[in-house]
Amino acid sequence: MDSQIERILKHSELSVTGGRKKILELFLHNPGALSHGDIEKRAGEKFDRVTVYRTLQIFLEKGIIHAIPTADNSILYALCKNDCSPIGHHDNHVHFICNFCGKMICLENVSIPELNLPPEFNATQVDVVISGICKECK
Amino acid sequence: MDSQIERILKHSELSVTGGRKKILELFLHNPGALSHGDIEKRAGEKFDRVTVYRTLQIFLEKGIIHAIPTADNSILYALCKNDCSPIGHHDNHVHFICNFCGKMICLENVSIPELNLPPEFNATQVDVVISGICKECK
DNA sequence: GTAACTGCAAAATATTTGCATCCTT
DNA sequence: AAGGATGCAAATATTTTGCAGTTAC
Repeated sequence: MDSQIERILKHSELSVTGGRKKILELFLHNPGALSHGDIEKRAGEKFDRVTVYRTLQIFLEKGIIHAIPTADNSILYALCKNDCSPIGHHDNHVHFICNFCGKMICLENVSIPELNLPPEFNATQVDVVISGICKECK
Repeated sequence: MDSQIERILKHSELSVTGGRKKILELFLHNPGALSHGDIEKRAGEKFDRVTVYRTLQIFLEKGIIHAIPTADNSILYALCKNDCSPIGHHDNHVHFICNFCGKMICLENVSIPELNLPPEFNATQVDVVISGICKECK
């Protein structure tokens, strides 16, 4: 049941605790991305704001989740699908944010095209964030 | 001299005031983008935090500047080059952020390629932010 | 003169830190 | 038992709001 959750945590050399399991579960059960506020709300009254900060922080460092910058300046977090590592994220799909309902959707099947970067720049990460109206809100 | 500055402000139907001229001047004299903090620092001791917030806010609304979301969650602001409007921004170039020195550079000549969005999504804005190491920091 | 802009004070929010306690290993 | 994780309190930092005084048109 939660063996997947425990596996992820252990793989990142983190202790398996209630808070971490709960937050990780939220991510696993959510197709899109979550903000700090979402997590506090949906986790019930169970735990502290500070724990959420620290948990997100360490998940980021371990490469379990990644942060998605949005145009309206809220930060969203989403699970890394595969070979992210503490060294760097390789999250090569496009993120779509609906201006109306605020939902974030990972468009797994829209991949990021090659960009003609000048050779003097060394890219380690490419983020593509599209804003617009999703199909539900049209 | 500052006729360009005044022209921009008048074009957006804003009163020409000292603070607005100063902030706009900062943007015009800066190749990259500025954070809220940058602006407070570089503007001298002259004016209030609150004025900076409000000025950035109204510049955003009028389409004089646009906000660039960054992976580390600071917001940067940069001048809109041409036909941005209060309706929507059309900032079709790529932003590069150096992880080392923190500088933001607009890559005007790298344009954003067409993306194969599913038809049910309606994109109004596409942001591409690349993180990496710039040539000075290599 | 009027409407809009600014500065100041204060409120509301958000984030970080220290420390004592509790839980995982 | 030891080290790490959590909760609480408090310190900081950030953003928003109200209002009175000032400035642009």
